[in-house]
Amino acid sequence: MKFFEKLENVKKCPVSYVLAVQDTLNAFHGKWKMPIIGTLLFGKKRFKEIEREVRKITPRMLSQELKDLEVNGIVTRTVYNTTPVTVEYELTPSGRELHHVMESMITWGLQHRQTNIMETLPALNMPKQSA
Amino acid sequence: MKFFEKLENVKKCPVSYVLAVQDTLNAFHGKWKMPIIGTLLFGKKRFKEIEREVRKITPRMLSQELKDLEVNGIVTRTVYNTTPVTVEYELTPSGRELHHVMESMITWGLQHRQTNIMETLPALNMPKQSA
DNA sequence: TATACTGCTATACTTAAGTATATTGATATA
DNA sequence: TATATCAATATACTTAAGTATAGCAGTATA
Repeated sequence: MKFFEKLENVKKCPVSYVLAVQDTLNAFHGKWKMPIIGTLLFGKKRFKEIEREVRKITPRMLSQELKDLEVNGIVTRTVYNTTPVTVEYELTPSGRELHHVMESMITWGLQHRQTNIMETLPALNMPKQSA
Repeated sequence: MKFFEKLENVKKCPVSYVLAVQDTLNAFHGKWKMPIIGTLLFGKKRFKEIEREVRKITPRMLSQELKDLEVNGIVTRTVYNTTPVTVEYELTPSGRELHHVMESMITWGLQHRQTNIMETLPALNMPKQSA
């Protein structure tokens, strides 16, 4: 992915890249997909487990978002014929790959906080000059 | 960033990582921030230039989003005393660093499309077995 | 004088996203 | 019988996000 090394050449930005970014943003779209994917990165879970782990989510939103993630090939849904019924949600291989995106987000977020703290409160981060 | 190598250890997920991801999502939040940042990655631009390059955006949204990006330390705003007035918007160093996140999104998006095409239409991607 | 440019802001509106609360059916437990 | 579990769905509602349209001040050109 060397594209952004030659940013000045606008014409080299292919439509497929724009679509790719849109797909990725879509995967995280809204308030709840990131925490749902986040919790599923630790392993497959049942509906109620996710509901408990993703604080404050309503079953309506969880149901809706899981459906969305399923049709987008990020999550699989498996029903087991138990009583009461067991439904397991698991990230697809592609879904698991999202951790790379998350990592780049963590890296940028941490970096950005550092920078902004330094800009806002430089004194706190500068070594004190002795008199 | 070796954290996700030990995903099973939930306790090791620090709050700072969650905040970092939220900050990053916030940087891209909404319909317009990504295209605005995208166009500014190619160099600093004036208000009307951005308005022309980011198709269908209204001045209201552009103004609002630029303000948002400015207070979040992603864009700088410089006013030149010309007639008519010139206002230049430029990514901060931190803003420019977002291209790493974009690249990871491009990578995932392209990969994900590939995977989904292969799952939906496997025949198209399988070498034909000769009779 | 009329028009155009710049970088916006104001007002009113529509659409999308999210919340609150109740309910379902099949089964198990107290 | 009453209550609880699971995995949801239904309905009504609120809030957030985005759109449409018009207008401003200052200057410059036709």
